[in-house]
Amino acid sequence: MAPSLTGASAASATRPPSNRDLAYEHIRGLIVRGDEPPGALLSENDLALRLELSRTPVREALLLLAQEGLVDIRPQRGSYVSLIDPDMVRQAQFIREAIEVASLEACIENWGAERAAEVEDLLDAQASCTTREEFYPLDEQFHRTLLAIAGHEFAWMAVQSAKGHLDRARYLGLSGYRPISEYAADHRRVREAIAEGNLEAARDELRAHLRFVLDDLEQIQAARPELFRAPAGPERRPARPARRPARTLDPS
Amino acid sequence: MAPSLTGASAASATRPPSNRDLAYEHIRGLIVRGDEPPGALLSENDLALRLELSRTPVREALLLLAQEGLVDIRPQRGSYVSLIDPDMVRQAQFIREAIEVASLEACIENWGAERAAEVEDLLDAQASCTTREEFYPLDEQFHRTLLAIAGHEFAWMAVQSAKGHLDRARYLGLSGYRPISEYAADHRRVREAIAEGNLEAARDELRAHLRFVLDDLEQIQAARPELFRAPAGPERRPARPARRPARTLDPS
DNA sequence: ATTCAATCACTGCCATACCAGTCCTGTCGA
DNA sequence: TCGACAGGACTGGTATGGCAGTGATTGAAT
Repeated sequence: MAPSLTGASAASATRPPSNRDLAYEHIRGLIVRGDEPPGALLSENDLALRLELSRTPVREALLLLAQEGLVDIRPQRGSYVSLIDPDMVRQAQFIREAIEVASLEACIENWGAERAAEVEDLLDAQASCTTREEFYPLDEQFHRTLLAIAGHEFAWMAVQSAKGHLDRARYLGLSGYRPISEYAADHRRVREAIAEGNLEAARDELRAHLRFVLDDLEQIQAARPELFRAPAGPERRPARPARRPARTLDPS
Repeated sequence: MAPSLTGASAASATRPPSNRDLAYEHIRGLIVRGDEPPGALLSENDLALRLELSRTPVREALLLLAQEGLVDIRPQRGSYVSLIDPDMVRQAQFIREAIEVASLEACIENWGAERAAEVEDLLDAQASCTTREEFYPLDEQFHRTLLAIAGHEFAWMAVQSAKGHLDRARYLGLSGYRPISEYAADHRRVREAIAEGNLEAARDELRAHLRFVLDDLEQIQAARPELFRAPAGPERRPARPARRPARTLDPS
């Protein structure tokens, strides 16, 4: 969700966010939350009208999202919410697993009472979650906190960009396949293994936990194949409703 | 070096690269090769004149480079080649190591005669290198090939963005601390361990190899501290030569 | 000599106009 | 009835001008 991926957390004080940042946040939200599903057209002109900006900041936001892999810009044709690429999701999963598992060693070394309390609060909050919309941000924060404890907070940003596809798929699978209570239980087991200093166990637990997410993903793909990029088929034109939905140009 | 990080390798056929892509490639080359050292000013206007383009594609290229962390855009002040952040370099190193080491398992599984020959050619080419400028592209290709064999080619792109700082630092350290012949020898040992199916040995060799790069980096930082971001000190204005170096505006 | 405010050259940000490419659509001819 | 074709409504790509913020220079007042 950061405006710039590596740029030092952007709004470092008095400077208000630029229109480009606003457009970026807005559009990214639309995509990740699934308001604009994979394959949807994101017209520069249309977005500029809706956000009451000129095309320039919108265009630049789309460019950044394209670099993240969330938008597919086809010159002279249109910019589309990118279809979820199962292969890329698996890669993102692989990257995430590699980084998080590798950070466990340092995480155990740096484990202390203060950090433990922080994690404990997170786990408690997770236990009281009922919906996935509540749970996902906390899930994200849990994993991020583990990385921070390991001293690899920067790595989170690298994971995040690859994770775009993954998050999106998870939001789209809101119906839920594996109940969130089990994910929360996974987290607790990981924490215990870390607290005990049992590297092997922590690795196994974390790996299993992350793999379950991938299983969910396969179920989502089976249920809603139209959101995923076809493995080989050409599949032109992702079936938009119509070209001119409204000539009235009502901004809202 | 890819125009877009995740976008399907850009020039997929007939479409010529856009001016934005050209600007991106050009400027990125300037930065990574060290032609424009960390801290140097990259003016939109100046670059547009030199590249004989309008400011728009140049601006967009700078925006992408900023997201990669290679350029530091300070609104109303200027765009600068970002200083090398030692902490970020270490993170990049960690990410790279985590991913490459984790991919060794699949790499060993998929190892075959054809791939082996490809790697062998690379190793031979590396053995005949004398300069680092020759060696670095081959080094990159070696690591990338290993990932490809493991079926994790996508992960390379994720590594790449984090690797920007690292590459840059390596190019800046052209004088060389550890001779390239030893890096080539490292590669050969990694390949042998993989060919033997010895996962443990491959891991150890690769890890050691990657860590040596980091050692080099520390030497570079000690030798040229002005290229690195200070750990805490404010350090305004990275000591530019002058504000108006040439009013003649000679494009070349 | 020192202080401080006006000036000015420069920055990146944004708005706008125009361009060429793409694709739909409606028409005309076989 | 069907296919080729021309027109037009879109697309993103590019060029350009004006804006406000920033910081160094400058010159008058102290």
